[in-house]
Amino acid sequence: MSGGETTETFGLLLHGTARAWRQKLDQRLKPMGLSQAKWRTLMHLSLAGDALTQAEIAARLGVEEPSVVTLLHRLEREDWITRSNSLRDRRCKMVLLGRRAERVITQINSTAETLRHELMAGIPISDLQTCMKVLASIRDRADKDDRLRSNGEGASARRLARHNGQTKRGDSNPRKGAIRRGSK
Amino acid sequence: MSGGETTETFGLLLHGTARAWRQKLDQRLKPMGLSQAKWRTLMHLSLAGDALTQAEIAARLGVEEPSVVTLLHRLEREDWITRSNSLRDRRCKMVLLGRRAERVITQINSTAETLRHELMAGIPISDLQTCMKVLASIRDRADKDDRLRSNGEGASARRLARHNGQTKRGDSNPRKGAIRRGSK
DNA sequence: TGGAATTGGTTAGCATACTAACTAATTTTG
DNA sequence: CAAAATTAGTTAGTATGCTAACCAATTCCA
Repeated sequence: MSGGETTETFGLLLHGTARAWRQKLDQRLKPMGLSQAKWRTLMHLSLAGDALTQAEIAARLGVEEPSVVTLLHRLEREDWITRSNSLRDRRCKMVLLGRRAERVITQINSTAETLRHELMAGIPISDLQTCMKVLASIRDRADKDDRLRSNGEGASARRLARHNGQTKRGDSNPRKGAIRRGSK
Repeated sequence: MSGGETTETFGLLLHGTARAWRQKLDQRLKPMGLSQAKWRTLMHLSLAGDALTQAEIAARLGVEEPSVVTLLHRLEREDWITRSNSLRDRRCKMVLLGRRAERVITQINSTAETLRHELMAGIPISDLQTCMKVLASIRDRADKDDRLRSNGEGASARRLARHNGQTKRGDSNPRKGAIRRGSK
């Protein structure tokens, strides 16, 4: 009502842009048998240069663990990755790139980079930097947990709340922590 | 390799921001029984102030028609909307807001607007405008069809390709057109 | 005007991601 | 050390979105 036109369509624009980008990349990766979700997983494995646990992958992708489970199932079924039990911690499964992935990972990265350049060509660097700064600050704010504001307690409040409950998680604060990234 | 840090994580940032925003809004709308996809549909119906066809809704939401079908099914099942056959064009179904929706639509909009303000508070207007300009230009570029570059033919090439085929669509260029928005 | 093309809607099948709830293993703590 | 809590992974069920393939109604045009 009072804000103005600037704020009116920001969310729409943000989501539309993200979707358009994702679809374009998917479309170009499809001939190689990959989608963006799959490519991003392989990319992070490649960047790590080492086997990762599923939880680590979830954290790097910024998604929840159950999403990673099915994603890795698909990747394994199609022979992009291998999963094996860790020797040190029997809870963990170590994920590593299969031969097939290693062979095409550079191609894939260059496809993504080409698209990046195409989409951002001609846009002044300083505008891009401003844009990234804005996005990062919005993301960090949206990532924050609402409950950690509005009372000065913070984490301790949560710890107390847990004390009267059962072992189950499920009121409204389960298994967070996968989705944190750069924000410290 | 040659670009620089600026382009390195733009895609990641873009998607992460969009996801964080969506999740935060979903979390706040949930107590009212709505998700963002549902809310956006109701919002567009409300903005239109009139019944819309499913194709119109798809266009406004920027999604494909089959996605709208199930979305509207869910909305109808939960009594947010009503669908009825058009009298003028028997192919069409007219969609309009149900009582339940009309009652809470303002609340919903204000929740979304509150979040918008929270997420963008303190960011200079000029930075926001720059950001939106950048996003819009990226989106428009990503929205463009690859095949319409690289030869001067454009749509006519498509029309010819169609001529030798059957009535079916399905090689790789089916039913586009729902997903266009402001870009003329 | 009558067949061809287009348009609106649907179904089927899949991909991606979520939350809730669970098991198994490890770490913390009283 | 043993109970309690945490962590890694999983399954079940749902939401959202996509493409391919279709039907029915309408519009185009030769």
